[in-house]
Amino acid sequence: MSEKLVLIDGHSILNRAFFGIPDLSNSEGLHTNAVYGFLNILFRILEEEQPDYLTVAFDVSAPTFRHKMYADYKGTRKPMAAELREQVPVMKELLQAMGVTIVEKAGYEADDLLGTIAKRAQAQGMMVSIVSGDRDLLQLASEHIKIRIPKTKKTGTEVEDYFAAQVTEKYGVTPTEFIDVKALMGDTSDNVPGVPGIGEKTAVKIIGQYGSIENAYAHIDDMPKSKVRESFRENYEKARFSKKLVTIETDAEIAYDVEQAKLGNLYTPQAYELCRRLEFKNILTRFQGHGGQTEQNPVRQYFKKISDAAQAAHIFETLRHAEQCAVQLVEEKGAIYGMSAAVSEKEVYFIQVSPECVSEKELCDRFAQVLTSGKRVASFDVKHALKFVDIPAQKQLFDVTIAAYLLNPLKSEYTYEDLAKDYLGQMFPSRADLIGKQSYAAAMQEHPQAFLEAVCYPAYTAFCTMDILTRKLTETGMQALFAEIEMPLVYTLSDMEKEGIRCEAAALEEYGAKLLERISQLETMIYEGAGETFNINSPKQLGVVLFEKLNMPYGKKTKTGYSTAADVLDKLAPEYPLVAQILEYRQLSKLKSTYADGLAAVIGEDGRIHTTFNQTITATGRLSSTEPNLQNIPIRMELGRLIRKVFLPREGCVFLDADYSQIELRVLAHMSADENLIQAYKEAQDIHRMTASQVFHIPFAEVTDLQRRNAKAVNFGIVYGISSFGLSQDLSITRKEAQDYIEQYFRTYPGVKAFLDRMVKEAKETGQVVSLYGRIRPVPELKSGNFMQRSFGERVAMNSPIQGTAADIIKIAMNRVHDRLLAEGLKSRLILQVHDELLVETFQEETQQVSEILEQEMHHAADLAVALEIDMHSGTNWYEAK
DNA sequence: TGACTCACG
DNA sequence: ACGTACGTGAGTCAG
Repeated sequence: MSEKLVLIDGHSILNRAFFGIPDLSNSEGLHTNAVYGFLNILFRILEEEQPDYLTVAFDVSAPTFRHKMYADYKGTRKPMAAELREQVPVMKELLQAMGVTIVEKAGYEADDLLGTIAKRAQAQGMMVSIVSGDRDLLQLASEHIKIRIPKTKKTGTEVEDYFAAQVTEKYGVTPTEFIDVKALMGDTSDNVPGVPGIGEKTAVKIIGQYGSIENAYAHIDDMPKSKVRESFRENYEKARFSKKLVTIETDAEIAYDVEQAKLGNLYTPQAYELCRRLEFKNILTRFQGHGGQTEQNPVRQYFKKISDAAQAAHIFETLRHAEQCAVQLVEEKGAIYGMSAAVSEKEVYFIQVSPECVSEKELCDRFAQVLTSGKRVASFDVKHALKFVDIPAQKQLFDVTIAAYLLNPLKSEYTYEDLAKDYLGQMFPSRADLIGKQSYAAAMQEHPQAFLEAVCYPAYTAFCTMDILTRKLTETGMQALFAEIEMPLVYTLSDMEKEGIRCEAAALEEYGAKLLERISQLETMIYEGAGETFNINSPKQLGVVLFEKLNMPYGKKTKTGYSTAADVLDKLAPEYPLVAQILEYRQLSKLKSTYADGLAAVIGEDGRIHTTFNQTITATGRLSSTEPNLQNIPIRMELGRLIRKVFLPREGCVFLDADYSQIELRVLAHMSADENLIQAYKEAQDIHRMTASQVFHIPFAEVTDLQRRNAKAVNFGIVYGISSFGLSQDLSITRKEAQDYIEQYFRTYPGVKAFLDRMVKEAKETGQVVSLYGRIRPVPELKSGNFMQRSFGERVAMNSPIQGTAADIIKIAMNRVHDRLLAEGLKSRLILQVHDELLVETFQEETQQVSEILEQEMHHAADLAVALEIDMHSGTNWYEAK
């Protein structure tokens, strides 16, 4: 078998990776996405090809001969983005560290070097693969030279392969002819002029027939008379010149010995060190599998497993005396395996539940003792641990997850390895790195050392980050938010989750059966109307039926086909009964699958549903609710709303439901300090009507319903970060009309306009906006070069302080309501929060007292320029209470 | 797994 | 000219 050489077009692949991979940077602030992407492509190619030799070619920064020719001809290429430029030397350094041969030479482009080396290697009887993102290289394809073009797709990288035959197949010309085709077409991005009026089709046709530009010109009079022919005649020299630009040199004068490019072990200690600095964790794990340097993190030497009772007693004693510590309950799916504890940076223990050491019961008691000891104790996800111990709120507990969330609410997770990277500058192996997908139970048996690390890193990280996080919270002005709102909320939420909400399974089933009956009817009718059976739940199939088979006018298109979203179908429904049926079908199947079936599946043995409130998910400071989501139970449509009848208070109780009246608009009035808006709230019950009156200059009593509706939409729009397009969509009016509304609104409430402008300005200057209680929302989108991203950033800057402040306020109210119910010895309990609404399961005899608590605590949660008002209802189920 | 759709504030 | 309202979570389809 012949030997194989892989050649890589360095800049081209780096460039592809840079644009194909979202922005990454290490803790030094160095951008790393292009290098990371390059490595992934490199490893993939090496695995596929198993080559004997490897070489990477780069352009040198000085203008090359061919560069210069077109630089003179027509300006220069765009300069490389700084974020990419800084990665080029890093890439080269890394390749050198891996022992990969790099070629570059002044006066030549990488293309020329690749072409030259490829031809030489081919002459020596080798197989060559050239990896590049640049299609110009297709001219080099032959039977022994394969051009590989990686494409970064949503599902990973795919590589297109071209030997000479595939070039001919795809482009209809041979690789050599491909040069002439390119020359005729021209390429604006590369400043290749080409012949005006000739595009890809014409170029292929001409070269397919005549073989080359020169031969075609020789037979130009045989060509049919046309504009194209005359353009060709006039621009022949341009075409010849273009050909020179496009032609890759294959006899560059370079000293290259393929033997020096012999592929050795890439996984060198130097490369490992560099990858560690770049913080490429996935890449580092490759080093282990390849006999490379697998230097273990030195921290692990401080981890110790405790497996007998005497030792355990000693550790508990140490914990008792420690000034501060970090503990972590080691639990999975309800089974408790032990706890890890850090008492200093060099003492981290895992105390295992076992007959020889401690029982589950004793361990939980000890764990609770540490939490209630009064000393500073750090831990990840305290709320989760509270599921296993029953302790009152602890002021001094420090949840590092929540601290990290406040410092950067945009992250998707706050694992120990994330925190170690962000706040300690250390790269720790993740749980998956250590024990893969194994359960704790399995890992404990099969990989005890890896298991020990997996359970000790969290305690270690919590211990080491707590002071740093505390300092940062103080520096960013979020200490009070953390200590007085978020940490107390941990206990409030924990109690709410434990309490749950009663849900009647039988009633739910009945509701589902009723839906199913109608769904079946609709299904039959839809198949009949469509003239075929198909999957109505598939937007793709539905789109084909509606817009191709039945030729309905389609409104929007999505990336993958026709949009069948409700707003599109709504427009068609009056004319086509079939569409109306589909809309109803959609609505009902949503109710059935998500609510009827979905909720039934999560009713606990106690007949109650226990949601999880996530405190570290949203970018704005709101909560979210999962498994199930109890914050999106239907209410807007009557049929959906009926489902609330299956949520019942326990025996002897009623529901008391209180919600803030337009809290975000009131927050806006306060934060903007707009006198007219504040005045409007003081004077009128109905703020939307008042807005209409002021904005449209109409006496309050004469505002029509339509005007009120429009004003309401504008009020919403303002809170969302208004855009005329968005408003026009919402109201089905033109952009111009929407623009007029907005301008009139801003004339009426100039303080609001000034406030929104100020938020955007502040965000641009500081990179973030801040809520009334100091909650930070970074807005990195404002730095984007993309118009759409930037516009999004502006809307976020306008919305987040408002939504965030509203979130702060209701969190304050929740804590106070929760605490007062306990303090006053009541049995009633706060059980749900839905952003601006609180639901209390209220014992009948406590109704009066609880309603006063809700009223007072929600009302006084914040002292704003505009009073916070609430609406409260009681009922024997959630339907009635809203 | 991502795209689409739709439920809520 | 670009193509959007802000913030979520869940079910379904299709590759």
